[in-house]
Amino acid sequence: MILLEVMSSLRKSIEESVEACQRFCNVEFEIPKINLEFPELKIHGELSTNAALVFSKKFLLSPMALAEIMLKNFRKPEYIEDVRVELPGFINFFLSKSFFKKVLLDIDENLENYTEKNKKNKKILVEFVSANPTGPMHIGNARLGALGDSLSEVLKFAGFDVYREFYVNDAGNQIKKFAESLAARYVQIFDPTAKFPEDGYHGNDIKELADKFEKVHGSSYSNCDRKILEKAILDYALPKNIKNMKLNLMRYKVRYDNWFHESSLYDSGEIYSVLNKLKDGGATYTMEGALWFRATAFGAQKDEVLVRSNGIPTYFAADIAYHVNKFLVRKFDICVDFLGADHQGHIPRMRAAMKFFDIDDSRLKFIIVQLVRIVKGGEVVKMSKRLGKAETLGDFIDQISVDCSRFIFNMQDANSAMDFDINNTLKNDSNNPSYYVKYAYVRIQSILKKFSEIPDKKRLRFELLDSEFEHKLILELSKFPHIINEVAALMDPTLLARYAVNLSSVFHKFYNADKVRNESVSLSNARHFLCLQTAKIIKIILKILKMDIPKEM
RNA sequence: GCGCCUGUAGCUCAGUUGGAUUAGAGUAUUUGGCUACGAACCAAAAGGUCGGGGGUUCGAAUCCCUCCAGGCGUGCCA
Repeated sequence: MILLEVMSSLRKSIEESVEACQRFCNVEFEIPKINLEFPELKIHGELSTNAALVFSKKFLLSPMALAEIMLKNFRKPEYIEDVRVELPGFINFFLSKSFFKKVLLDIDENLENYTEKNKKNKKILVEFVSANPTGPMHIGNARLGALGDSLSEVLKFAGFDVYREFYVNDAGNQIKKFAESLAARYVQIFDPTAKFPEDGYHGNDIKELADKFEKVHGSSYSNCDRKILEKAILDYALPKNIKNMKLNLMRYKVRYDNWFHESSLYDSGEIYSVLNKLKDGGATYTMEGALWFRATAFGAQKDEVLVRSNGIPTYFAADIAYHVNKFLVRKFDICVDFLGADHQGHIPRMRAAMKFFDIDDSRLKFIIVQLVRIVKGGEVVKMSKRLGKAETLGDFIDQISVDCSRFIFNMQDANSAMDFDINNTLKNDSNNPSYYVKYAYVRIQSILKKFSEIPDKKRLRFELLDSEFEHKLILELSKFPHIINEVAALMDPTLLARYAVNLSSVFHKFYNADKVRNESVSLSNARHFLCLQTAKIIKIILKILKMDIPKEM
């Protein structure tokens, strides 16, 4: 869309003028990507570059002197009306009136087919939440869910072929422990003195599952072989837990294209073939009965166990197979893994493993999501291993508005720990930024209702939209595709939610300053059209962020 | 000890990858604006040694060093 076109032609023009300076001054260096910014102040134009400040040293010139020379060699691209050099060496660009007109027409005509027109022909797999099915999910999963789901939606909108996946850890050690814990609780129903494994899962949910199992099967398993009991109770409990996770995630508006089972890597033998490739490639060694991966040979700080001395492969081994499956079997171009901060140690070893398989580092993105602390009335709610009622995802969803909490999570950078005050931030009132955005939308809707017909855009006098806030609003609207690109480039969905708040703010200011329905018919029509396009952008953002689109509030 | 992350207004957080006389929002506090297209909004005041100290340069909240405080890792857990 138009802003992106202007930005790219502007970058090209700037580059050419730097090249001209290079020839003139007989200086050679490779020109990096030209940095374009959106200045705060109107007197600095709508776009600006610090290129002269950045390159001045290479020319042995002052930034101002270089900027002046660049200006002399500058070819103005379309839609740029004026170029000015400003202290200490910025070059500022002023957009033409035709640009502002073009922005509105662009949204009107091209927003609906944005995705089709921007098809990227690239497959991206986004894996997020992937909580252990051995117990209920917690609040941190809500943050992972909100961020992962929103990023996926943005990428999809941007034209990528996006595939959402939940990795179900239904194999290996922790499932063994899960089964043992369940069996022990079941046996305790009949013999309260029976032992419970030291390292088992002590949570109340295990007891509840065992009780339910007893309700169905009575004592029929109480005297059988322990292994048979473990298998039976696991087969009963695991699907229940997984179903429960699906249910809660669905309530949180998170849906997956696929639930990938770790166990399938064992069934298909992929995990063993991956282990063999690592062995054959000389990337492993045996020590104290365990099979180790030489992660240090591939850039990691320490080596890692792949197969324990008891013969059971580690989670890490299965995860290597899983990633090999993503990249080499299903041929995804890019894989994004959302990880809780407590899994950060996983990154270097996974990168090391991918290096062994010759998978380019840039194709695997990790997004670390820092922990969430729940605060209630100023006090931190402790997160213990024995999950109390208020700490599970299900109970969290009971207490809050899904839209609000998703929006809050989408506003805050993944990489900073956050305090979540259930009492204050999640009320359905003006304290919540999601209402600010929704309100802007509702306000527009009620304005639109006052007009009996949609203005004929061929006869609109766009040049009338020339007030401070009309200007700002159109400029803000023009940035939407740029924001989408930024989210995709930085894999940071928070940019979109913050943009939504900014855009709403500019709209509210415009609303207060300029009356849409006024004495002048041409001006009213032009502003009507501006409102229509603003509503379109807000609506599509609400859709992308999976928020309800309100008619009234 | 080592590794990753964090420290910005009373509180919750931004800060465009080193830029624009005065470091920004929201919230809380004080104040002004509905006989108006919806006041769930707008406007204004007040609020800061950007954790402390060094350094790098035309220029630092941003980069480097060091110290302080907190979170998370550092398992043949996941």
